[in-house]
Amino acid sequence: MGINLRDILVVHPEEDIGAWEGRVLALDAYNTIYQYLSSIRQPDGTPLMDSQGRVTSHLSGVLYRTSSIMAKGVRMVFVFDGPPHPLKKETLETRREVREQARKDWMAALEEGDIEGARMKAQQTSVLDKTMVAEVKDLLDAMGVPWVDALGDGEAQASYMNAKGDVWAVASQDYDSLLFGSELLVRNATLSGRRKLPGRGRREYVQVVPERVDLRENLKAMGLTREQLVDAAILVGTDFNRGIKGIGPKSAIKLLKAHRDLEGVLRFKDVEVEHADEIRSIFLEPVVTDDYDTDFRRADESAALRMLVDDHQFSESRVLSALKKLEVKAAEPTQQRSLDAFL
DNA sequence: CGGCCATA
DNA sequence: TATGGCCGG
Repeated sequence: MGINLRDILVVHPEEDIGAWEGRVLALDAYNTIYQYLSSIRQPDGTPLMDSQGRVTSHLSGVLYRTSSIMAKGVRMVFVFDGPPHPLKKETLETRREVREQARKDWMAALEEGDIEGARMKAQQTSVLDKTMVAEVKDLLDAMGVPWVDALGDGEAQASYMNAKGDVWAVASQDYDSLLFGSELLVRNATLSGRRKLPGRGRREYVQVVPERVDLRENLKAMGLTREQLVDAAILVGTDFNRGIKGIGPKSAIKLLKAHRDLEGVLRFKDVEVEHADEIRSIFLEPVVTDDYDTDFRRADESAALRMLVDDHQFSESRVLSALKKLEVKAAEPTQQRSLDAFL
């Protein structure tokens, strides 16, 4: 999933997401929904389902997480992926194969009575279909939360909105938004910071805190331009190419500094990368749209109840208390620029 | 994943 | 009030 820059970035941990009160985040919607589909499951890996056997984990995640984050005064705009770039085909095919194998392993683990193993495998089987995407958009409409359809990669669109100043940061678990030119990336934009560590029998917890990653700060620390960072990513491998064997993030940065650009490194190493210029343009000149707004509206309670309670057997009292959390914050206008100027 | 209840 | 464990759909 994207390039892993975890070890080389300057990261600012945050004690609580409430530190971002008043901010608007552009959320990588697919990234987020996949997280819900993989983690909101029973111990044996079965996802939440309604009486007709339709998966509801994605709806549960969007409703409860969005409302509790917004209760802390942090607002989110969901950005959905458009059609994938043709060069992403191989990555998508690999993910499909991993899912299929995981499904077999899940069934095998259940057969053996290995509950923990079953859950771990089940988490890798999540499929996000068109119906689920449409349902999430309907739910967001009912919640009064804005969403945007990207023309291509959602992270590219979110990064564009961030660079324009329409949102304070891009929220994603992936680092690709930095390549797309987002000024600020936030990770672990979650409330309770306690995650169960997948371990045999023993209960271990890790503290997961929200964190900020500033593009300019990191480029300065690395001594690279964004163009060079993109070239480094291409060396390591992106969703659009395989990368050079033996080159990780650290050596990629060293090589870029020593040889200035991708071409220089490739000459030095005497290797080739296919479609290099096209991949560069995916990151540096992505296809984006200005056809969006970031306005929050009042929640449509009856629409939400119809969808969640009538159609999918959610608990009415839980849905109502989640919607209540959206009330106050939704009415306040989005004034990202003036807030930034003020702070 | 967050909500919520049992427990102390 | 704080923590851990299970439930939700």
